[in-house]
Amino acid sequence: METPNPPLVPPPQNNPFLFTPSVLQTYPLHPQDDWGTLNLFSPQNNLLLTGDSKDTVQCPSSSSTSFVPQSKGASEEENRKRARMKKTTRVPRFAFQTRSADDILDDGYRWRKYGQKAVKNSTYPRSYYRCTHHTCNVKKQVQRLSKDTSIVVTTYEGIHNHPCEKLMETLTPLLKQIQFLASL
DNA sequence: CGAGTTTGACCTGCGC
DNA sequence: GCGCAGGTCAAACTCG
Repeated sequence: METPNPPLVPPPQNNPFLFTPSVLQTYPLHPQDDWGTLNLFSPQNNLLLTGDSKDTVQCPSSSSTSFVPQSKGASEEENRKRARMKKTTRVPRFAFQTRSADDILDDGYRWRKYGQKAVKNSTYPRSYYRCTHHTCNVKKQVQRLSKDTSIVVTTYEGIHNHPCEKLMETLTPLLKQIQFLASL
């Protein structure tokens, strides 16, 4: 079957994701895929941003800095509270399909792996990552497609509430120089 | 020694 | 209620 090209729509202004173009190639999505119909193609970054068909997922508020994950030691009441939070608070979810030899995309943020799970009907396991920034609850899932092993599906949950670290690394010396010149 | 990864166990939601 | 699958925890481990 012929794969249609994704519509060329400019990436959103607040696109928080900065990928290294060298490791990415665009991958045209089938419109009937589970990933939904909103396809945003970024020629600069050479990637396809796909809105999840469910648009949002249920999870604790990304703006909450005091969220404590459910634990074995937690009381039943606490666990019920968390379950209620899950039902009432939603955060955006974005899925990317990229053709890459690397599972981990360099998106400028630092991630800590907190789990890996074998997924049914998939040869490759799904990896779970959390942003290492202490006030940020953004998560991502990374999984390689079994039907096309060159494709890596990365799903982001939530929006970062802090600047991109790579970007800051680049900008900090420039800012310092500007401040220095301004002080003259 | 701190930060990150691995991995088995546990929790939860959902379908039957 | 039960079993399955997905998601998360946390102790042990690795690495710089």
